[in-house]
Amino acid sequence: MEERLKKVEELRRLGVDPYPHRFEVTSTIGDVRRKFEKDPKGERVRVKGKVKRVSKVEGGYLLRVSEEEVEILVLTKEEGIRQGEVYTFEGEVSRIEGKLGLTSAVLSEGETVPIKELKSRYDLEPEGEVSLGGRVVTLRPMGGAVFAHIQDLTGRIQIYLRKDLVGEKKFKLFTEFVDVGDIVGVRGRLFRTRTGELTVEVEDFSILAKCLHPLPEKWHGVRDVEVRYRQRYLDLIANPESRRVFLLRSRIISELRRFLEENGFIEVETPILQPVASGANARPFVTYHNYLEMNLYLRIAPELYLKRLIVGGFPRVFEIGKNFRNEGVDRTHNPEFTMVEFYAAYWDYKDLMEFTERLIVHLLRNVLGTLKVSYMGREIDFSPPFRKVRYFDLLKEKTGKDKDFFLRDEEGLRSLAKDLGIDGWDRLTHPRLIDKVFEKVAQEELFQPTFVLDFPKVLSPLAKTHREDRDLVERFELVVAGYEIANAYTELNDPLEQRERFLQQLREKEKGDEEAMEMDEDFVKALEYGMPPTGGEGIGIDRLVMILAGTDTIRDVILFPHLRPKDQ
RNA sequence: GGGUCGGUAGCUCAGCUGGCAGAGCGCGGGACUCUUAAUCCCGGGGUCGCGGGUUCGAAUCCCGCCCGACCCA
Repeated sequence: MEERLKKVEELRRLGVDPYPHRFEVTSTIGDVRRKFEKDPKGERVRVKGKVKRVSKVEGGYLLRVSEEEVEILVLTKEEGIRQGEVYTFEGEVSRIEGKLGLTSAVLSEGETVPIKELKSRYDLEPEGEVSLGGRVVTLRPMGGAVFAHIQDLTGRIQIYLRKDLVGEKKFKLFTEFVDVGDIVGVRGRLFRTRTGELTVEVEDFSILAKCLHPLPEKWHGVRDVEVRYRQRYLDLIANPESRRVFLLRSRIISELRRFLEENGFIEVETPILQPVASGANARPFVTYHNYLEMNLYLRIAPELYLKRLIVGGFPRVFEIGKNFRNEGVDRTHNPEFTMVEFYAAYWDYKDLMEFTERLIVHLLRNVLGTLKVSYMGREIDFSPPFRKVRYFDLLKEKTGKDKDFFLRDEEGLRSLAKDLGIDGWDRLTHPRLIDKVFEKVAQEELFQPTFVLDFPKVLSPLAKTHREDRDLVERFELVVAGYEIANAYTELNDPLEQRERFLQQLREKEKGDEEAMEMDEDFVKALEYGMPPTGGEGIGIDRLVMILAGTDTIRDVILFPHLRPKDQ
């Protein structure tokens, strides 16, 4: 830090601004690479070469293999490969962090393709001048020349500075003042080095921002999860996996938005500060409005506002945004989380099931390009139709008890909950008990995408009574890998019944259910003006991203998750 | 809330039954105009999470607290 501050002062003395205002870039690094690097399509080939470096990586070894000075990367599980020896490998042509390589390679024998020829198939001969900005991530000074890599969000590219090309003065500026971590802009001609790497031969460069701290170690990145969450920027700089996850998240949300818009949904924004926190079973955060001299709540759900818009004549609406729930923080819960909620007039929950399948397929196809994803060592197959199972059929299968038992034998249920080891079996209200038992015995075991449908009415104060069974409502949850991904129902649009259901919730609250819903008179009034039959659904974005990104920690998919503040 | 594990150099980590605080990378100085985990020579670098205790002596043992991870409720 001190050394770097001294450099900043010295630069200023030399009349060089270490933090200039602007730099003209012609493209991103990723664009340049895509232009001259074709994507392999799963071809298997055999190559022979001298192993120049063996690096241990997750799941095997990464080798640098060279033949006539041209290099290729080889990812293999073979043990005992020694540096400096010649081997023949067979593997699938792929890109490893942008560079051409063979993956799942095995030792092999037989006819080989010269590495030079293989690379010429995929790595095109570059041409032209570029101007690029990026952060210096590696630095290899060699006397009269310097090799370095600069990185932006889209990738990494090598730059090459020669004293005789940039001139003595500029060269000195680079070698004496540029550190790993600095943001620089470079302009120059593209070429390939002897080993075949796409490189910018720098004709001119500028320091765009001095970095005052050393960067995390280049080989291991940032491992400490606390640093990764508290200083996410370091995580993003140092860990490509982290960049991948948040790019994936962004693409999921943008595809989601596109799909909804293509299907006639209008994006709206409803209040986050609400005088009544209702629409879900959760405890809210409370805040205070000075001018109005009243408490307001951070929304726990946008539902009741979105349905007011259906009343107002918007036939299809959606909102992507944060909800806030005042509950514990753990691997699957963050106090603020992102949901999409959408409502369609004249639909019921069956329409929603079909629509949900189409939506999920759209996301998977456009974001991952496949309907099968690997999660926690198992495969999830999103090919529709998803399995459908009725709520009480599932409970009966798991416990042997039927609907009447769960709905009418409170004491029997209580003792079942006790046997299952459910915390609070003696305190929970009857509806909560049903909910907990269901989560424990049924939900956790559903790994493949499954619609659980026809929920008990006592758990669903906003859903319309089932057309065939007065004990149930027309509601489903989509469960994947044990997580509730989506929750949807045919909306209750009878204002008298809605008021009665809210009153029932208030009675539950009196019995000690802190998460029971609040009465929202204003919403009931809206229903009194007439809401068409409507289907509505909420999808938890964070959990969906977790599954598609292959992580089981919500903090890995939220850029700035909440942690306890550290002292100091 | 309970249990287990962890917090040591900028980063990744080692440090046994208590005995001078260590390595790799990074950093500073030097050599090197196709290197890529560059290489070679030399050199600095620490509130061992915080507070207390035991001891001649504590990163190490004990107690409390803070932060985190995992498991359980």
